[in-house]
Amino acid sequence: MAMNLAHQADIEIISADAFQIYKYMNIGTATPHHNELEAIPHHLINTLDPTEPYSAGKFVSQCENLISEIQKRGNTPLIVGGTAMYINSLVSGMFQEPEKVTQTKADFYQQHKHTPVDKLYSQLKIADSTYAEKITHGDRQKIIRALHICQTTGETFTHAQKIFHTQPRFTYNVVVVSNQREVLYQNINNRVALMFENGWVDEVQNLINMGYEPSNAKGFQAIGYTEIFNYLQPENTTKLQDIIHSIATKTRRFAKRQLTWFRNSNLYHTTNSLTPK
RNA sequence: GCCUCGGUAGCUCAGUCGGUAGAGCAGAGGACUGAAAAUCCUCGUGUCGGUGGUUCGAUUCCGCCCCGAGGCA
Repeated sequence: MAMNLAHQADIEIISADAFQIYKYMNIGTATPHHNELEAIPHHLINTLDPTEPYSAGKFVSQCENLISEIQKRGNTPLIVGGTAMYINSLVSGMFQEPEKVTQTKADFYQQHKHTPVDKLYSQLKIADSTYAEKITHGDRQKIIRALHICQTTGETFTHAQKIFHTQPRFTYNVVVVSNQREVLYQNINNRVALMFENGWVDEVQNLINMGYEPSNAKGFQAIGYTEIFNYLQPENTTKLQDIIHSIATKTRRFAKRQLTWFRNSNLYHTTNSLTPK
């Protein structure tokens, strides 16, 4: 759809995708084909090494810079992708993380890697009861982040979100292209099967040969890569067919989460079919 | 044709010493402020294969029938 639009106007595409940003991961992330990348200017695709961290904050600052450059060239930026949090942060603005938070993050997370969640959650209830109620008690990832913000800023996370919130630099017209649930799921099943036909296993083997693995490369958080990595280990006993099914299931669940996000946000114009089934 | 074992939620199965049933998976709904393709929360009614019988009451016991797997002829 974006390519069709791009052929009709002076458009440059910016990817709002958390994993197409990585090099060497094309098949499993459904990165556009190189013919497409050559035909129309694309940004934020295949630019990072799989070991490098990436985040909503980085996306927003890079994306905003790109938008203004593209506009200077007299072109129209078209931002395409399904990482809802990135789009949300871009369109609504986001919590501008203080420098000292960024610097101490890795240590803090490492330090609490094995602390029981319920203990962390109790601490959060004391540090920021509002946020503690907003999230769920087992959500280790969000709990640790909130605790870290509270500790380093001296503010509650709830309050910090308000005082460090940045406004978006541009205004956007956001469209969700959706499909009927059954059609969507069928498309996902077909797409996953096609990825395997196109050599996804070889792609992962190639990553392994280059020294990348789940423990050192963030790119392995993309659905399927860790499953295939495990499949390629000598001690593996799972059949490929089961791996394919499991990846399709994870992808369907991800798509369902996207729908939940879009459905309950007021940022989007929708084409159809976002209503609960 | 005879014998044995099965037929319970979309799937795989548990269970009811007779008082209309519950797990896992799949699925559904929700949350989300720098890991987000991440992370997390909630949700289980189905002619218990069909049909007669026994019983106050049958998915559970008995008869017959249908379907599946295996065995014997």
